[in-house]
Amino acid sequence: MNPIVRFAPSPTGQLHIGGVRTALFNYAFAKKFKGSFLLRIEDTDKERSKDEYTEQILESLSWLGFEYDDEPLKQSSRSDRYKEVINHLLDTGNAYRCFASTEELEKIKQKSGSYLYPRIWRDRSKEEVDAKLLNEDEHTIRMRIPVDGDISFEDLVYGEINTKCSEIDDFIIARSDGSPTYNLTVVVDDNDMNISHVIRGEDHISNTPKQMLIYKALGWTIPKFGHLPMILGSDGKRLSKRHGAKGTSEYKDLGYLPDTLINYLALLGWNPGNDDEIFDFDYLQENFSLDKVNKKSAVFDTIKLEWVSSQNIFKIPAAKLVDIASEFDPTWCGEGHSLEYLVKVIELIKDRIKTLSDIKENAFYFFNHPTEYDEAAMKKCWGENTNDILNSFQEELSQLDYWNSSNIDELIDKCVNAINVGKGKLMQPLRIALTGALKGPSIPDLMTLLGKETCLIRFKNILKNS
RNA sequence: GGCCCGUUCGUCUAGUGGUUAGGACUCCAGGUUUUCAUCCUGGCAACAGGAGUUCGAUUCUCCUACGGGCUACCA
Repeated sequence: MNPIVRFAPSPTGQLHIGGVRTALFNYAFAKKFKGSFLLRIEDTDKERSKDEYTEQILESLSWLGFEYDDEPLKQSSRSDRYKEVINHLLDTGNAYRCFASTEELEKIKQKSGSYLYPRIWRDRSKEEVDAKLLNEDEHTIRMRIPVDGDISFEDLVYGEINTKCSEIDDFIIARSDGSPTYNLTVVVDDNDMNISHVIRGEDHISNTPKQMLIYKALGWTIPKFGHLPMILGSDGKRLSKRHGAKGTSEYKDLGYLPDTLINYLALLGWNPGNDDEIFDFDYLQENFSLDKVNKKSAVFDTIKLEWVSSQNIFKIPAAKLVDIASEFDPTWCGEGHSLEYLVKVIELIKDRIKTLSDIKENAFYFFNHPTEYDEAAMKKCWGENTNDILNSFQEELSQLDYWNSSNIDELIDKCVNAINVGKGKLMQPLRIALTGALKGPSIPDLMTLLGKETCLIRFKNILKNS
């Protein structure tokens, strides 16, 4: 049987990193076993849910490359269905109305010290309840949890998990305004969507027995459950805003590729069973398996993310990277340069780049004359005779007929030998003149690409200034 | 407080009843390079603690500690 899984974010914020990982494992699981991946928007919290977040989440998901097999299901459009199920639960005695107020319950709790609902409305007479109802008193609806027995399931990741019914609260399935709560909607939807495997965060482990009780009360088939370890911040606490960027769109803006995020996140709590660390979405989909998922929560490490990013970017052919860079930031290359030139620029800087946002900075001097010269570098490399050295080199250079890397290289050697100084005495100032700083690609390659005219202008500029 | 889950280098992880406990990131040293980056070589660095089972436990069991989750008219 082909599995049907779902990703069910609540639109109370943009898609966060933990959500991406949950979606990712669901997706990979579905693809691996030729199943379906569905989407559900859990917007029963009217206070915090916003349509703009739904839009953002959908956008992020599509940016990452997730395709869902059916229209996303919005919980807000299913009130009637929930009501129907709640009434059924009421009719069958599996749920009951509770007219206790929050304040009243709080008082009891303080007195008794017990965290469980005291079940004060669990066994009231029909007359009493009807009277309240007739009076239109506010009330919630609670599940009638069995007093004895226990409920257990085989978690696809964590193994057997056992819970005593006596530990489970008569939890609320409908609020006083009649709206259903999470534990109810999730069961109804998973059932109606024919979900076969519920793969979600570990924070839902203790919700699972509650939900199973609803399935049982309704006589529905219980799906398989698999819980995923949490992702933590560097301080070991659950990943949150405090730990810096957390939303998917922020990572996009930072210059990470979808594949990078997917690659890194996949490695958080899962491994392919070999030493492969850099792989794409397809690889994950072919090799994913829930039993290689860890039980231990993992710390999100930006440094390693950056490494994965640099590896991924390096893999991309230069011509394609030009497109990607332009889409990320059209201003990275100025205007009016040939595609051929851009490709060569990217080729020269590709291995010095961690994220897409590094490109512009690293490519600056390919499109502009240096606007300033690194002070420390000047101090370090600009000696008494540097102007003379540079002058004589530029004279030779202007005579050079065939402008290519090896000729320039030869000329540099020739020049250095003629005046009998170390190669660095020429190379370093050359680099400062051309780029404004002391790092970057090979000088001959750089000069070849920049062209004779540009190089001569830049030499003139720096000689004028020093 | 109660219940549940977890604990291998700083971080992500592999692994087995007997291993020099392996890899990756970071960091350090060396090589390559005019420089930076890449790359190559090497190095630092871990089985939370205590009992028990066993000829032998990092591996199995229990306890403790620590961390996380749930305990909402949030999801």
